[in-house]
Amino acid sequence: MPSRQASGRPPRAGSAEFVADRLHSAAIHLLRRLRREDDASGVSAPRLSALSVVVFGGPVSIGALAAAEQVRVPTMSRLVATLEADGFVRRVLDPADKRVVRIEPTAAGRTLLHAGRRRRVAALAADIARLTPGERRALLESVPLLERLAGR
Amino acid sequence: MPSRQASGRPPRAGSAEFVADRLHSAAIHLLRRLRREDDASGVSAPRLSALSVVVFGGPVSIGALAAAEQVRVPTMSRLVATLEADGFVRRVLDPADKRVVRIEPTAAGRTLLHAGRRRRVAALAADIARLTPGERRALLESVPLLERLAGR
DNA sequence: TTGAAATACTTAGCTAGGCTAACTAACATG
DNA sequence: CATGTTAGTTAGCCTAGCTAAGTATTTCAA
Repeated sequence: MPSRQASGRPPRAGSAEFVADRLHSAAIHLLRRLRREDDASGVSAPRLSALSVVVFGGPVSIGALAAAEQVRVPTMSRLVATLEADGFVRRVLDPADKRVVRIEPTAAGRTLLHAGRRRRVAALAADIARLTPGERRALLESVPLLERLAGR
Repeated sequence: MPSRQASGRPPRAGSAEFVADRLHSAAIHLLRRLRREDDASGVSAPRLSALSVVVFGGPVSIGALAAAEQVRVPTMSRLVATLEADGFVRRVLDPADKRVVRIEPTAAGRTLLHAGRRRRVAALAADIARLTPGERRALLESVPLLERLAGR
């Protein structure tokens, strides 16, 4: 919402600050919207996102997973614990270094990811499909930029 | 993370699904990054976002604020309570209808918003400033689309 | 004109998902 | 081999979502 102008010193319309501000706002609202879809489908964004790394990134340690997801190790440790409790991933002790735990997806995990992702982004995808081709192209172009800005 | 390809049926590169999926992922990571800036500056995203509505949108009811921020009324009621406790907003009973509470910013609230926003998006803005003009233009073009997709 | 329904908000209580601090186990090394 | 380092876990806290239930006010219809 901070698309309205401030008193004080409103950032100029094309400035990096202006873009940053609106981007920030848009990201907040986009995710709040997506969370509602999540809740309906039963898999939250953090869980799905972590599961995605496990499925596509092969067996991976807790630390690496935390780094990939930009959260602290204890946060990821607990997230993995819930995924394991629900049967979506498996903990395997690394034989070479018994401190490290390698996280692998189970069959149920793969299924959940593939099915769940479709469901989760379905509403968003439908809206995107409703954009004009030009708008869709503009959006597509911006995605790698967003990923870079997010620090990936 | 879900920029990698899946087995199963990977969405085609230009499809609405593909865009939706990556957008979702980018939004998650962008916000996690921003949250870290938040923490440093002491004002969380939800608080700052709500405060922004109050500052720019004039005195506003809890219900309207909740709608603007796409959260439920009790969630906003509590958020406002913390903002009030910290002296950033003021509750004023609507004289015409004593059920409704009008939320106004205090001077401290305005100051916090203007100063805090700069701080919060500063790192992001710096990165954006580092983009090429073409990239920045592409990003700017995408922002209204993101806002529409977020349901504003 | 009054009592039932609707509205605006608050309170209580739950959950997920962040964090730090403090612990354990395993490894590496001087 | 004792000491420090590294990987994870556990405990405990916080914010910010939610629903359900309660209060106060207003609206309106009989």
